[in-house]
This record gives sequence, C-alpha cells and structure tokens, in this order.
Amino acid sequence: MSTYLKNLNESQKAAVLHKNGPMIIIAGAGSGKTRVLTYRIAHLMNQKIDPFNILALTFTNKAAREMKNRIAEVVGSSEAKNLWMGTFHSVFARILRSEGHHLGYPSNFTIYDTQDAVRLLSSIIKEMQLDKDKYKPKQVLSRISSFKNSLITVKAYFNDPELIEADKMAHRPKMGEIYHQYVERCFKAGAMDFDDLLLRTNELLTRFPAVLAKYQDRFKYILVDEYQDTNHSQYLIVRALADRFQNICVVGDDSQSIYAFRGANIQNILNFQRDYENVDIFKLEQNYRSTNNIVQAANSVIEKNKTKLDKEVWTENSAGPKVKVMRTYTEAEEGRFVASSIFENKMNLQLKNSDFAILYRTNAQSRAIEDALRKKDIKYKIYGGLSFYQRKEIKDTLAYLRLLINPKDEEALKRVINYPARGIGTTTIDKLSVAANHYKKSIFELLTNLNNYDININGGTKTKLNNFVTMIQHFQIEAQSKNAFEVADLVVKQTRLIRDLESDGTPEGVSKVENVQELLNGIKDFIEEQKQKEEDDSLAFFLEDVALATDFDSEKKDDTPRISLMTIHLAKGLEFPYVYIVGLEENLFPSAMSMNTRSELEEERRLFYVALTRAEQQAYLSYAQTRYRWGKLVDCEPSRFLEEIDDKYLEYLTEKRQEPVQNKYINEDIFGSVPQNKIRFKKPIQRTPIKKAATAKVEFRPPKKLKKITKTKVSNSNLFDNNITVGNIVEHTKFGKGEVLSIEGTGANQKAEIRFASVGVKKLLLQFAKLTIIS
DNA sequence: CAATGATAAGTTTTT
DNA sequence: CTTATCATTG
Repeated sequence: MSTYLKNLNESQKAAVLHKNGPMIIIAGAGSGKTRVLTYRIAHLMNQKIDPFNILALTFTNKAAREMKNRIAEVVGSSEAKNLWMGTFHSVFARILRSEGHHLGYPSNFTIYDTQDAVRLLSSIIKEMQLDKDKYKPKQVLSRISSFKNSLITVKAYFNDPELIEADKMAHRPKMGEIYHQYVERCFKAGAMDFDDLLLRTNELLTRFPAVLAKYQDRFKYILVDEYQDTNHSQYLIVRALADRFQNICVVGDDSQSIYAFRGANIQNILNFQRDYENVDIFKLEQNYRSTNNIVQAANSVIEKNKTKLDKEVWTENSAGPKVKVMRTYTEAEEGRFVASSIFENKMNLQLKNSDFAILYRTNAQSRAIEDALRKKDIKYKIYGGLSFYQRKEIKDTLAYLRLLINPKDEEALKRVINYPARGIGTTTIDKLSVAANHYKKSIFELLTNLNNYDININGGTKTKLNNFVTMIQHFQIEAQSKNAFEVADLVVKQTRLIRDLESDGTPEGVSKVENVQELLNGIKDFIEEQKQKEEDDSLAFFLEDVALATDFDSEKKDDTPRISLMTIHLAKGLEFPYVYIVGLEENLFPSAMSMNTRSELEEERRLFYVALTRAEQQAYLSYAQTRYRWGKLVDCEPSRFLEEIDDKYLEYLTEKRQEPVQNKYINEDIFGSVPQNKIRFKKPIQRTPIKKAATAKVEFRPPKKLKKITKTKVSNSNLFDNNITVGNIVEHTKFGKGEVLSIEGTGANQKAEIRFASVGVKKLLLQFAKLTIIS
C-alpha cells in the first residue's frame, strides 16, 4: 500500500480510494479535506489515470497552486504539471480562448473587471439619458450578474413577464434595455466580464455538441472543491462535463457556504444526491485543526441554522483554553486590546507573528486595528481591500497593455486616451463614442481612419488623436518582437506615464511611481516563472492572470513574519493558531444588510462559524460599545452570535453585562447645562424581525436603510463635572476598585487622583478613564 | 480643456 | 471620515 494512505483515517481513506461514479465528500471544518483531495488526485494518477484527463476546480488560484505542489511531491512535478487545475474562472477562460471563436469572440478577448463593468454601465445609463439615481450602476451590475448566473440571457429576460414586472415595480423599467446594451457593448469590445466566463462556457457547451463531447471526453475525472459555493452557472457546467463518465467528486461543507451574495447556491450541495444517480457519500467529521472548546463552541452556534446537512464535527484534541470574549468602549480600545493581547501572547508563549490572524466582517474595520498594531510595532499584512491591481496607476498602465493586445477594448481606451493628459477631453470622447455606436465600429477603428467618418472634430484635436493611434500602433509592432516586460517598460516611458507621476512630487506620487515599478518587476518575475514551467509567458496571458488574480496571488517575497489581517470571507480555507475576531456587534456582524431574511441571517451565522473554525489553539472575540461610522460615533450592541455560543465554552474577560457608561451618555440641553437626572441609558436596539426567506428568483431587495442609532456626542464642554467627587469608591476596568482622593482641573482636563487596591495611587484624566461609581 | 474646490454619497462580503 | 462626482473658473 502506498505510503500516503497511512496518513489518513478510515473515512478519509475510503474517499481517496473510491474510484468511479459520482461521490460527495461532506467535509467538516478542519477535517483534512484538502489532504483528501490531494491524495485522491495523486492516487488516481498512481492508478495510471492520465493527468490530462483530470479536472480539479478550486475556489482560489492559491488553493490550486498549493494543491498542485503537494501532488507534485507525491507523483513528481512533470506529471502534476499536466493536471487541469484552477478556479472555474481561470480554467474556462483558457478554454474560451481556444473555443471562443465559435461564439464570435476573439482569442485575445479582454476580461472586464468589476470597475470596467461599472464604468461601461455608467456610460450606457448616461447615453440612454436615464436617471442615475434610479439606475445606480453598481446595483444594475449586480442585477445583471444575477441574471447571468442564473443563465437568464437578454432574450430569456424579455420572454419572462415576471422579471420585467419585477423591474417595473422596482422603478427600473429600462433594465432589460440596459442589459441588452451592456451585453452588446461588451461583445463589440471583445470583452467578457467575470460572469460571462461561466455563462459563455455554458453557451459553448450547449450550442456546440462537438465541443461538449471533446471536453467531456477529456475530463474523465472531475473534482470540485468548495462545492457549497458554486452558483447555478457553475453547477450546469459541471453537470454537462460530467455527464459522460459520471466520475464527479464534489467536496464541500454546507456550513461554510458564505457566497450567496454573489450567486452561490447552497442547494447545489444539498441536492447533489438527487442530481446524480448512485451517489456515494463520504463524511469527514473528525476535526484535526482545533481544540475541543473551539470545535464545540462553533458547533453550538451552527446548530441554530435550520438549513443544513446532517453531520457532527468532533475532535480528539484537548479541550484547550476557553474562547475569550472582550468588551471595549471604543473601536480604538478594541484595537489596543488585540494588539497588546498579541504582544503578550507572543512574549509568554514564544510565538511568531505568523501564528496570528485578525478577522473582521468589513474591510473598513482594519483601520483601527492597524493603528494599534503600528503603535506596538507589530508587523502585519492586510489581505484584500484595495488590491494592488486595483490602484489607479496600475490600472492605467495595464489599460495601455490591454489596448495594444485588444484595440477594441473600449474601457481600456477611455482610460488612457487622455492619460497622461494630451488634450483629448470628454467632449471629444463622447463624440467618438456616439459615432462608434452609430457605425458599429470600435473607437480605435474609427481613429485609425478618422477622415472616413463624419465626426465633428476640429483639426487640432484630430492631430492629437492621430498621434495617440500612431503611438499605440508603434507599441503593437514592438510587442511582436519584445517580451512582456520590455513592452511594458517601453509603454510607461513613451507614454510619459511614469514621468507624469514623478513630476507630482507628493508622497502619494512617489508611492505611485514605486507601484508602477513594482508592476514591471512583477511582469519580469512572471516571465521567468512561466519560462521555468514551460508555460505561456506572453503579455496576453499575463493580463489574464492579473484579471483573475486575487490578493493572495500577488504575495510579495517578504521574510518578515507578519500577522494577517483580512475579512472572514478571505480567511476561508486558512487556519491560524491564534485568531481574533473583532467587531462582534449587531448591524456589523451580523451585517445590517443581512438581517432581513432568515436565509441571509443564516449565511451570516455560517460566516461566524467559518471565522471561529479558523482557530487552532485559541480564539478571541471582541466587540466595542461605540464605533465610528461615517465619521459619526454610534452606539453598538453586542452581536447575537455571542449569546448563541454555549456559555460553557466562553470566558468573559470583561463583565458580561455592560454597565451604563458614566459621563458619555448625558443629554446635553441647548444651554449646555447638564441636569443630573438626564443620564440616558442605552436603549436596546430593536432587532429587525426575521421575515420568511424570499422565494423570488432574482429580485432587487427593497432599499434598506441603516437604522438610525441613538447617537450621543462626547463633547469637551463641562460634561465631565458633577459626577465623580472626592471620597467616591470607583471601579476601573483594568485597575479594579479605588478611592477618589482629589480632583483637579475642569472640563476635559479634569483629573482625579485615585488610590487603587491593586496598583496604588494613580492620576487619571476623567475624560479617558473608564470609571464606574460604586458609592 | 484642465485644474480647483465644493458637495454628495457611501461600507457588507469577491471571482 | 473618505472617495467620487459635479460646478466653476482660468
């Protein structure tokens, strides 16, 4: 028996050895799912299955890369290289490059990212003279996206009275027309958006039986990781491809389905046994990752969900410390708590930065944490957020490269035609855009022969336009003999893009120059890596890589160990010894946007489950009582998820019940005086009642407004007088009980001298000291 | 057409 | 508080 099988438990081994026919592996968090997938593929190859015949679809490129490397360790890299492995988007983008011509797409089609798509929609909405407040480009895009994910083409849309009616009711009667325009314009530009990569693949496989047969035949074994997060479009692709051999293996955990917002359909995993015949079911329920306290705490939360498959995650690991819960007054204090806790743990337990992760619900939360970490000089890395490739200077540089690969790429052209400024303004661009639509040609095509078309542009502008075209064409010619790095280098120099940034002089300008420089280095690295792997190192391929890259893919080689900061969504699939989950507050986590239906709330709960199960040794949960939102201080209630965890797995670092905060919630009347009897206690925020899950297909949600939260202002007036007096016994969150010896100063500067039992006499600024009067 | 300042709008989560 | 878009001026 092969050595790798010895590392598996019985159910893992069974899943690895199972050979033909449909199978589902329901893999609880931390149950060694990746290991099973890896060994299963390696095992297939050891059984003389040609890697060319194996298709493995993963959730991220990083997961694919890592799995490939691990397989290579078992079967050798020359074999592993031939596996078809990657995300749905990257694998089918590649197939569409060679098969797209059936659908009328060039092989060099551009992949529009979200920003490109939003910009295109903005211009369509503007051209149609629609009210952009009713037709918000981002909302329109998400609606179009859900159409595409459900395979509702423009034609299908207009054949469905219900959809048309729904948009009418939502005051967006022109939705269908916008959708139509959008699809046409993308097609004309030789561009596909993210959803097109899946939708067009479906179209390809449906309309061209020969193509379908070819890939059915090629992919004799298909494996899909994170199946719970596939959408309808992906589901259909898998079904079509697996139809011939039925050797389909899906792996997933319904409890970790967290991407419904982008069309993922949890029913795909729940219904797998109905979709295929004679399905063999494997359950991986033993958790190897976390302590028993973490496993049980997580179980106690996910139990509250109604929609789920039957499984019980358990572990033989030791109980470990309880999950610690911390309450703080402000988000800044929350940040300080996390930073000092990490600092202490590092010191006491001899841990590395890489042993820690801080997870949050929204990217915006990272700021307060960062500030605290910087003050403690703890090195960190933020994943996600504004990624490198989304920065303006990078997108501009890439737009030039995109344009010379695919001159029809209108969004790229609009980005760079006047950047750096060369005297071609919006008026000209609008005229060109209108003419391009009229002549059914791309703007670039018009530009190559301006005099053939009737466009009202004056001579001077025409010269400028011609110069631009000549420059791009020059790049195109150079690109035939130069490699991707040399071309990019030429572009940033000749377009004066880099010089424009350099002349800026501000610190931001300097960092932009560095970023562009880094992009060039990235291209260089890319070429070398691809050469080594004997794979495509063309500029076109680099652009595709970039379009589908996630933040994890652009990881810099950096020796300093750093703690990781990321959203919970990004943390899926990762694990860390110490995990801090911050911002456990109602309206933040669960998000205010997700409390309208049971299904949305259940997804938030699964998200919390994912967060908690990232931890191996110890999990910390924290929440703040006040937090800045849009620059305004708002009060927060602790998250319902905290109550949902069985108390016996928790340890509260602060008292569970929050005491009314002295000094902060005092009504300020118009005269600025502060009546003693007007101390306002926090009202519990009323929770949005849970409505029944919507059954509608793809509907716009009614606009939801963030509930107004009772807001009190902390001012620096005389608010701080009157409360604490000499002789009071007070309690401090850190120092415990103490007696007030004296008070000096007024207003914000008021200080009190207090003798604490624990630390002796301290002088504290009342404004900042967290004191509760006891007597 | 470009640069500057004013105002509005926005924070879920991402391939 | 930050970013994107708009309006005004040179």
